Amino acid sequence: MATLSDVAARAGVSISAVSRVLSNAPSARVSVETRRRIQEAAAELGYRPNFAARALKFSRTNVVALVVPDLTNAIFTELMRGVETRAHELGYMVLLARAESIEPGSEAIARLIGEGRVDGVLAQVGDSMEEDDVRSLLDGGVPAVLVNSRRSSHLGSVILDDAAAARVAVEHLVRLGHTRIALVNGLVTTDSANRRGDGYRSAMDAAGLSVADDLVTNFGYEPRQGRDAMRTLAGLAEPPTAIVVANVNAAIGVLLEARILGLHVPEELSIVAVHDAWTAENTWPPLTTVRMPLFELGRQAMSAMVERITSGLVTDRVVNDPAPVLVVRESTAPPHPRPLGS
Amino acid sequence: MATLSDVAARAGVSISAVSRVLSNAPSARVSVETRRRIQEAAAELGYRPNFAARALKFSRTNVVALVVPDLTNAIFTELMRGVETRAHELGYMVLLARAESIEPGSEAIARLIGEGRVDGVLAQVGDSMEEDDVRSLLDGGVPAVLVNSRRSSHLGSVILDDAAAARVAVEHLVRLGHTRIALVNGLVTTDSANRRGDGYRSAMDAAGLSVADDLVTNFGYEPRQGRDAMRTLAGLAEPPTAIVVANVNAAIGVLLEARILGLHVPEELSIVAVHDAWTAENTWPPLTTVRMPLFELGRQAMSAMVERITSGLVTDRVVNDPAPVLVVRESTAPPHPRPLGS
DNA sequence: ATGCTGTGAGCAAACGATTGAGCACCGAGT
DNA sequence: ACTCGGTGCTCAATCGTTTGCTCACAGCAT
Repeated sequence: MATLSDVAARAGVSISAVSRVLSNAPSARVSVETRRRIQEAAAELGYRPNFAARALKFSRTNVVALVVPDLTNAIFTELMRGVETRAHELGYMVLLARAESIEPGSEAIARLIGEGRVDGVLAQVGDSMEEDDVRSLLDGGVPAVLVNSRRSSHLGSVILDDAAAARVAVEHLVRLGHTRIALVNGLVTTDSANRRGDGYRSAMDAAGLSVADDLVTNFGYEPRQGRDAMRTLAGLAEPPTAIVVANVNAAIGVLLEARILGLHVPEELSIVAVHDAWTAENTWPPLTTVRMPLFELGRQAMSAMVERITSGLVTDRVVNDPAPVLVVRESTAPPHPRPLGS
Repeated sequence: MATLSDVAARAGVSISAVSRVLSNAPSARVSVETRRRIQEAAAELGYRPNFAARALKFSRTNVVALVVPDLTNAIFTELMRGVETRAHELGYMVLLARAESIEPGSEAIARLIGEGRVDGVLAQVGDSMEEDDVRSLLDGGVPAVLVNSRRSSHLGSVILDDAAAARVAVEHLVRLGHTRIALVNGLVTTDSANRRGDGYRSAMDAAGLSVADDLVTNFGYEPRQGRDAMRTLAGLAEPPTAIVVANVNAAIGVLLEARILGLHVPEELSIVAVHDAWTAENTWPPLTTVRMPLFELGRQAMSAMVERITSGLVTDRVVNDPAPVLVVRESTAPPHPRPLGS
């Protein structure tokens, strides 16, 4: 790897001249001829500025960490694409960190943040992360922006309009004629679950429908937890005819368990999932979903991060521009005349 | 962030003394008392060596890039877990790079490698990556190890026993009594597809079964391509009664298309997928698969990488230890007496 | 006293890039 | 002739660590 001094030697000038020319420094008073020689030499040698040297000089790496609970989650693809797109535009790189690999005693967090490897942390903290680890992420000395997971104690977040998404889902089911509509939600401790719960309740209210407590479950966002929720709901004295599932992965579990229980979707049970992902069109039946602007969420999160790094501005934003939109597939239908389970 | 000189000032000694003590240098001739003072000061200040400074000094970052075609692929989770586990043991960090984000004109590759951000590249190159970009990855000046995707031109790879996996799948179907067994494979240009094809053919031979050319498709590993394959196979004059799908994602597409065509799985059509993943148990019916040692693949790949970085040893390995094992779920059964489609 | 050895520690150069300050030269103005 | 203001470039310090070398001093033998 060629260094500045290699280029300087080849062009017959000093290191500083090369540095100024190659970085387009406004203070560079260099003749056209010299400039040409330098650029030629740099090109011939394939010069690239050394990352470590710059990082040392500026105390900035132009790298931000993106912490997500679990990479397999199809939902994160869009989020990551958004983050990376914006990062690229702004000259940043993204260091992807799985929350799982961070957990044990936050030693990994210390390495990430304490050694100055990243300029900031974008964190999508899920159910599974230890509170202590979350705190050391947020208080670790570098700017942290929470992605769709606020906490009261921490400023700097970018979230989706989850309430609106839940509302869209409920309204769709109401239009189809459902009245007993359940919500399969995430843990009550998570912010996003609360917001989706609020949206669900407000839409039910608006439709003049009552919400029995047992129509809302809070097992979590994973397939297995979706199955648990489905089993619980099917066991009710008056089971629902339709379900809003707060997450597409949980919905896959709901679908599987419904099938095992012999419930036909959508004839006997309608299902709408919040978030769209490739898995949603490969289930049977293909899932009706509410698509959320995850790409835009990622973009905005990255923008907020860089704004914070460069100007110190801390903001809380709600991404609402491509509004939540219903994607009708085949998991929803008007309610069956005969109550479920009879 | 505290620096060496902060610690030195607090302990009342020179920077070099601190450096030697904190890095346990054998050449450190320092009294017990001074040593204690230094360690105390370091602890009080929460000293962590600066990443950039070390990287500059050693020309080593202790970071390796892991390039995968697509992060959502459930298969990569295990691979990544293996890579990360071993990396952690060896004091390395993993920089995850999606192949998609690398593609455009290899500018991203140049940034990754050319600027000295990583000491090596672990690459799982899929179908979708441009040949030029692959080359600049491999010839970029840092050690590269290919993960389950060899090329003749490049030394240094770690692969799975894909032939054995295909064999296990075929043998299962043969035991059930199937004779018309198809293979839904990846692109013929990929190494892994060839190895799976070989395993399939050798197992068919061993069972005394002939392989009609049209029983093997080569559309690719994604769900959509699995659907294409299923449609093609169903359209044959003599359709298969069982299918080995070379990848679990493609199998999801196969399953979906079979359902759309009205083919009952497993009554009319048996399906076995190579690779196990969480998605496999959430399909309907749950997929019978051949589980491969992906975690171990990741571990070994990382080991090979570090060996290469530190001792320059270039190896080609086959990971075979947890041998491919059949996971029987509900997508396979004995052949239906009535030929499919009649 | 002088020389020698061992111990405990500091000095200073290097890694590669950036940048304020300084130096040499040239034509022009007085 | 002498200064002045540009122009074109170089010097050298700096970021935080590492590490070969040097240095001061004590204890001991001559």
